[in-house]
Amino acid sequence: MTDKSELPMALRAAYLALHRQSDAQFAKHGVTADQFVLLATLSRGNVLTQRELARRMPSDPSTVRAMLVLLEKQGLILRDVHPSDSRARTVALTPSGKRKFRQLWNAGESIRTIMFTAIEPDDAAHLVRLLTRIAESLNAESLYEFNQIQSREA
Amino acid sequence: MTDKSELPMALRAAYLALHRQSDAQFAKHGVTADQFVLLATLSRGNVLTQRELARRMPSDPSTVRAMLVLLEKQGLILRDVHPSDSRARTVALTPSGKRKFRQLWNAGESIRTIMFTAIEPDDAAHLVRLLTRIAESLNAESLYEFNQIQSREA
DNA sequence: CTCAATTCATGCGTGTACACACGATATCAA
DNA sequence: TTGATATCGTGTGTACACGCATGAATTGAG
Repeated sequence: MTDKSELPMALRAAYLALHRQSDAQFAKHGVTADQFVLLATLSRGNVLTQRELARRMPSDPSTVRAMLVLLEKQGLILRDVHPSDSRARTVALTPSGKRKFRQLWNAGESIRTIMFTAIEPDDAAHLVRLLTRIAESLNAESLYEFNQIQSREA
Repeated sequence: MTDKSELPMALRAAYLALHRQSDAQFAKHGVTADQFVLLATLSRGNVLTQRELARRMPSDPSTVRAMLVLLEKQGLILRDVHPSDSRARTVALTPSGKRKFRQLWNAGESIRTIMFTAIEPDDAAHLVRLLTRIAESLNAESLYEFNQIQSREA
């Protein structure tokens, strides 16, 4: 039987390793690992509100805003007023941002390859499924009700 | 065939979800998710140098130092001079730190349970193995040589 | 139409992640 | 023993993660 805290720790270790390597790899191109995630999300979404962009990353809206300010300075993204909702702002890649993203995608290939070759081919899809399920369960509801149930049982 | 970027993204999403929920859960006890990791590592190691503590977490030594300063203010850990190496400092839990860690361990039970019930029992050990293998591969060597090989093949 | 509730972006504060440079000590070689 | 090299902790700087508060705009109920 494995220690019950191994899974959280292994998840943490794997993510931090990925993040470190990604940062090192993308630094040559002047962006960070998380900026790559943002650009990739934008690349799929075309034009999004800041809120929707944050939801898809997923990251906190205030975090995303700070990143957008930096990326806007580098000319990689552009923010505009929303056509129908004047509270919101739309975000999109500039042509320069699209070019940059293509470069970054290639630069990240080695990392994706390392991850895939570290496991059996069949395990990749399985792993994604498990991780997704865990993320959904953790996000599902706040732990409030869960704690209630546990304390009732105790 | 699944998109090759799904695995990194799923890993990121799962970790961030875990981190968010842990922070929320531990905040009631006045500590953060990462401080919990540090305390847990210390709890297993008894007395460690800052360097060794960082290696085991795993985290950057300068990050660990900042965390230790905060934890020392709260009286949860104590730093001393190393008996034989005057460059190093030893770190250990105070009695108060040990008590706090036991509380935190219980507070974190609901999160560990959520993660485990989200997947099949057999999958847990498998998942840990895959994550560990990925982390090791990413940490193994810098991507330098890997990039050389790839560019030679291109 | 009006007013309350919700949603959007912004801004601030704290903690973590890492790189990098620095000084002090340790270690090993000549 | 002296001198080059490596290691430990410290301190600084940038970026991310998030919570929370604020103000403006939208939405929905009456």
